[in-house]
Amino acid sequence: MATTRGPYAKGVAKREEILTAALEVIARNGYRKTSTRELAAAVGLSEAGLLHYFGSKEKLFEAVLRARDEADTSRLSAEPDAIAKLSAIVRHNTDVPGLVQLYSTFSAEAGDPQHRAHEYFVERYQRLRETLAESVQTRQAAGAVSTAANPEKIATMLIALSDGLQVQSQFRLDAEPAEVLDHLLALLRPE
Amino acid sequence: MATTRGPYAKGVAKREEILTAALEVIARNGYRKTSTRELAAAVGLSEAGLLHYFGSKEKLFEAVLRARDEADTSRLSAEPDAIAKLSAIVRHNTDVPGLVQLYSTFSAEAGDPQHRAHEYFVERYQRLRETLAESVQTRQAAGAVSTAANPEKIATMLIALSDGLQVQSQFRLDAEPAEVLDHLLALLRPE
DNA sequence: GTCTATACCAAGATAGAC
DNA sequence: GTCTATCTTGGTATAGAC
Repeated sequence: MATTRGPYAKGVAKREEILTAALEVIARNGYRKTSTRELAAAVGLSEAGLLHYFGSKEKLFEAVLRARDEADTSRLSAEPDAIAKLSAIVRHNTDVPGLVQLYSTFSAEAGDPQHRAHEYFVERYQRLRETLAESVQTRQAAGAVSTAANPEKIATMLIALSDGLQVQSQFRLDAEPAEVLDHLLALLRPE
Repeated sequence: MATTRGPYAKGVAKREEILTAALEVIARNGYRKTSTRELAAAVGLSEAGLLHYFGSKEKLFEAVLRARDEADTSRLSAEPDAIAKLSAIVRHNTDVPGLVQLYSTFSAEAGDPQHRAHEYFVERYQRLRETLAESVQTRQAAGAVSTAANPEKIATMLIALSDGLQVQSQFRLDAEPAEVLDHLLALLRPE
């Protein structure tokens, strides 16, 4: 029975380096145009060396998305309101179109239950929906959102809207995604 | 200088056949899992033969999406209201997840201005935005939508919401996309 | 210092677009 | 058939637990 020893210090560092480099390269080149070859070259590894760490390109990209989630979370840890946090992330994403493209392409592909990252998105959406629904309720209690609104449906709506706006904004959209999001929030105020 | 003669009747028929077959195969297998090889086999052509008609895989998929747009339009030609039409399409799309996946994956990838289908989406979104904005104005005049709503922003919102909901609905979403869309429309009513 | 899982590479199998 | 991309196979070198 082979005992598992876990990654060496060197491996841990290399993983970090790969994720950081991948985030940059993808943010610049987008998803489809980023090959494992290019990624491997960017961190001074062979392709096989790169895949040793992540197993497959899809797993690597899933790890990149998780890393981005974590970066967003820690950057916005001071913001307790989930809706404000979502809005800030949407604003920030204007600067990293490649990552937005990775996210939207990957989420679309992962709709297939067979897809490696399917569960990642199931969990991510569920978690987001819960925290946003709470935020809606808090705002309702504070009188900032009409009580006619259904918190779960508004949460689902806010996520769909963010995702959809970010895709649409890549095609000569006049309005900024965050503006449209804010317009919805304004309209949800009790009259 | 060669005169352009255009496709022969046989070619036109074959094109139709390819699009119909591609629609079926994609609806079943999704986008990424559908290869030109498989598509060629499904219509009894070699790969080269298939590509003769559409030039590239991307062009073929763009043609599939245009064919779907046309099918939707003619199926719903009796419905004059763009918002009602959008809602009906969203409902209908529940039955064709593969196509929804093709659409969402393709639109995400086409965010890159270099992408072949970039212009297709630019035009599609623009057209949709215009007709939806008109529909919002009509509803405002009829008292069904609050005049506080900005027609262009609501139009953008409705599109983003439809797109985003359809992606999200592939991941164990409790609510139906059309329900959430209806909830928004209900909340947009003047109080 | 021994041992073996981890870190990595060269070459090639496989498959897809064209 | 050609080119390009992912991923496998089979290997060597090294980190680090004991």
